[in-house]
Formats: sequence, structure tokens, C-alpha cells
Amino acid sequence: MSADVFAALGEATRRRVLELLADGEQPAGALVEALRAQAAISQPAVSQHLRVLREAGLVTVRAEGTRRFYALDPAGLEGARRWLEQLAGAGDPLAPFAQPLDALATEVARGRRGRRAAAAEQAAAEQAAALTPRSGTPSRAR
Amino acid sequence: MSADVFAALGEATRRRVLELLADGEQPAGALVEALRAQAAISQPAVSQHLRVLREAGLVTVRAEGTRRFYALDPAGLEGARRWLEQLAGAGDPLAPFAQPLDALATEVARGRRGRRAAAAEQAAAEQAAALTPRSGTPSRAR
DNA sequence: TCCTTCCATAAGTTTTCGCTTATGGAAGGA
DNA sequence: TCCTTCCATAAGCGAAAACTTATGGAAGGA
Repeated sequence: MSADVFAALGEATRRRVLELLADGEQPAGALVEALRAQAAISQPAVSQHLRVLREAGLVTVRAEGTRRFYALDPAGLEGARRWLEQLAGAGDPLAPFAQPLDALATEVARGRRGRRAAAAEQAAAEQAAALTPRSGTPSRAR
Repeated sequence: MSADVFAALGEATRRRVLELLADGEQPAGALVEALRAQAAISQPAVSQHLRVLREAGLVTVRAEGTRRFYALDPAGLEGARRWLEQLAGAGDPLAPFAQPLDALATEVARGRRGRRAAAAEQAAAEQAAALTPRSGTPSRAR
């Protein structure tokens, strides 16, 4: 489970859905209406986007009667946030000092270059195939 | 300038390039080699990915002799980070307390629902067409 | 039970995207 | 000057993705 998070975020309409869900959970129908306020789109199209977001672990669904309530899934967002965070600060020489102190200790001992590699490894291990489909498969991603 | 950041991040190979650049700036050729260590890919393919990353504001280029050195662009990453941050915590009732204190004051005065809408507006205004191509164009995004 | 509402899935089409090979320009060394 | 290296762009192709219309199932009210 948990398909490619960033691929899901790569589409503008899906990001708009997430923004709408930031106001709290909403039934699928309400999302369709809200999206239609900005551009013409069919109900199945929205439903398909919701499926992608679901499979990426970015939203959760809850059935209530005939309606399906969608909500943001913090867990899914967290994965993307961490990957980004790991990358950020690479151009910023002061970045290491923004870390927790215990991490800083090993940082100093190891040197910057080493830390970067380790961070990449850790991230790859933690998030596994979720973010980089490549890890595990020696073949081409697409 | 600055095309869709998340669309650029949506591709696994491009994310891998960014990870490689986290170790510091590198000439295009080195990136090609590094990518080839994991999967077969042509030089033009990499060049095209680099172009996308460039146009998204995620990397910068610097020419030196016959080589072109690529590096992460913190500004581009920052945009993505902020969008994600704005979304995160929507399911988390304690999120408002993680804010700076002055922001917290208006938060309490306004109530959660109001803040969310305001935050969305602010983000939309700041990042403009960079993240959501939709803002500004009343027509379909695709 | 029948009808309506809500939403997912199926099928088919068009557009986008990532890749390839081919080519050329720019910089530097012999 | 000529040759080589480095890399971007052009053109074309196949696969994937996003959209459409059509359809059906599940839940609830009359």
C-alpha cells in the first residue's frame, strides 16, 4: 500500500482537493461542487483523483449512509514533508545546527558529506518504495 | 518563471537527481553516471529532467568551461515545503499551538475555521501560479 | 417496493510525458 | 585549425495519465 506520494501531489487538481480538505473532512459530492466552482470537471474524474489520493495514503475515507467523507491523512503528508526536509538545507551551511543536539554530535564527528549520505540511506530505508519506486527494483522506474 | 514544483517532484528520476545534488553541486555528466549506476538512461533524458527541475526553480546551473554544474535551489524547495506545512496539521487539533505566538493570538480570536481559509488564501497569493497553475486562469488547468 | 441520491467502476479517447536516436554548438587541448 | 568532450535541443514514438460518457450498486425516503 501507499503508492507514490509525490506523484499524487504532482497533479494540480489533486492538490486543490487537499487544500479543500484542509478545512475539514468533506463528502465527495461537496468536493465535486467546490472544484466545479473553478473549472468544469465531471464527477467520475474527481472520484478517480480521490482514488489516487487514497492509494497514496494522503486521504482517508469514512462512509456515512450514502455519503463518503474524505479527510486528510497526516501520515501520508508526513512522508513527503520528511523527504523534503532531508533535502532542504543542502545549500545552507548552517543547516546542521538546526538539528537536535544528539544528532549534532555525530554530525560533527562525521563531517557533512557523511551525514548527507546517511540521511539519504535512512530516508530510503524508512519510506521504502513509497516515495522512490526504484528502491528494491533494479529495473527502470517507469 | 518557476513552473509547477510538485509536478517536477512527481517523477522518481527527478527526485533521485535532487537526492544526488544533496551531496553538493555536480556537473551534468556526473549525474548521468550516477543515475546509470541504478538504471539504464540516456544523456538527453537526464538533460531533459534537468531542464524540468530548472524551470521549476528546484535547481540552479553554473557554467564552468565546458561543464554545467547543477545545484539544489533552496528557494524552490521552500515553496513546496511551505505548501505542505500549510496542509499538515489539518487533522491535528494541537497544530495551532505550534505557531509563533503572535500568530496564535489572532488564531484564538478568529477560530480555527477562519484561520484555515486565511492560510489558504495567503499561500495562494504568495506562491501564485508557481504551485497552482489554476490561480489566475479561470480555465481548466490541464 | 420503488425511486432517488451518492458515488465508484468500466470502457474508450485524447493529451501529456518520458524515452530514444540524431544532431549541433561551445569550450578546450593538441 | 582540427578534434574531442560536454551537454542541450529536435523529432518521433510508445506508454501512461487524465478526462469523458455510461452504468450499476448501496443506502435511504416515500
